[in-house]
Amino acid sequence: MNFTQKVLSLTSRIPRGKVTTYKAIAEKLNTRAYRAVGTALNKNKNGAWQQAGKRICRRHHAVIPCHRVINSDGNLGGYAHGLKKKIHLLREEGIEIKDNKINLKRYFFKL
DNA sequence: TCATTGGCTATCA
DNA sequence: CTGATAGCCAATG
Repeated sequence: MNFTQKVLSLTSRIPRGKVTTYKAIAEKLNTRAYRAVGTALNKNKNGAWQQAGKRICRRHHAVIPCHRVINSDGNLGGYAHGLKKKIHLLREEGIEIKDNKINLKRYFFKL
């Protein structure tokens, strides 16, 4: 299992309504490659999500919920499909977003 | 294989 | 708040 796969694996475990950070994932993998975590998630847009099949996509069930991964300071960070999409998805899960920021104390999911 | 570049970052000045 | 820098991986040449 390479680095990217580990990242995606951990990300897929984040439950609905919770979020985690790039840093947390990196630490879980015993490394400081937070940037590489973002790179890994970005690749996912051309990988698991699309290859998982159109059915799954139509049902609004992303295989790898990369929208639940944010910056360690509460900022949203980025999103391959557009930041607005990320905001929308998170709000659908009941996560409040004010000024493009999330209350980590409240929604953080410890891996 | 090596060098370079860029990314959904973190941290410090 | 804005750099600058540290830092790791993957894509590219």
